[in-house]
Amino acid sequence: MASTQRSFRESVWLTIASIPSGRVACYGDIARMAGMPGAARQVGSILRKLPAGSQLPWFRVINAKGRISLSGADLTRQIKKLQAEGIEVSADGQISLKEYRWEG
DNA sequence: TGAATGACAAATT
DNA sequence: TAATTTGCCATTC
Repeated sequence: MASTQRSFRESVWLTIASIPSGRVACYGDIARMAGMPGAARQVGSILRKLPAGSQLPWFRVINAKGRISLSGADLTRQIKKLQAEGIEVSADGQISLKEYRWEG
């Protein structure tokens, strides 16, 4: 369907896939880059229902506070992935947006 | 088809 | 300053 165009969700995938390694972006920015400012929540929804086996770097997406919105095992998993790329992440999933935020 | 949901964000109290 | 409430809008049930 080509109405909301490539399903907004495809645009989100492409945008996230464009995030360079070692960088992060917040949901709001992803939504804006995907052409749908204000749809930050949808970015999260889309990632939540992300197809298994997807190679998408979902772990490079965090909230506007520079923090991981996930919790429990998923939180730990994401922290692990980010640290593997050289990003400093606190035990709570706090990241320095000033240093790692990708502005496109 | 319609109603509910949600990995957010910004404003207000 | 921190906590709470309201707004947003595509995706899912």
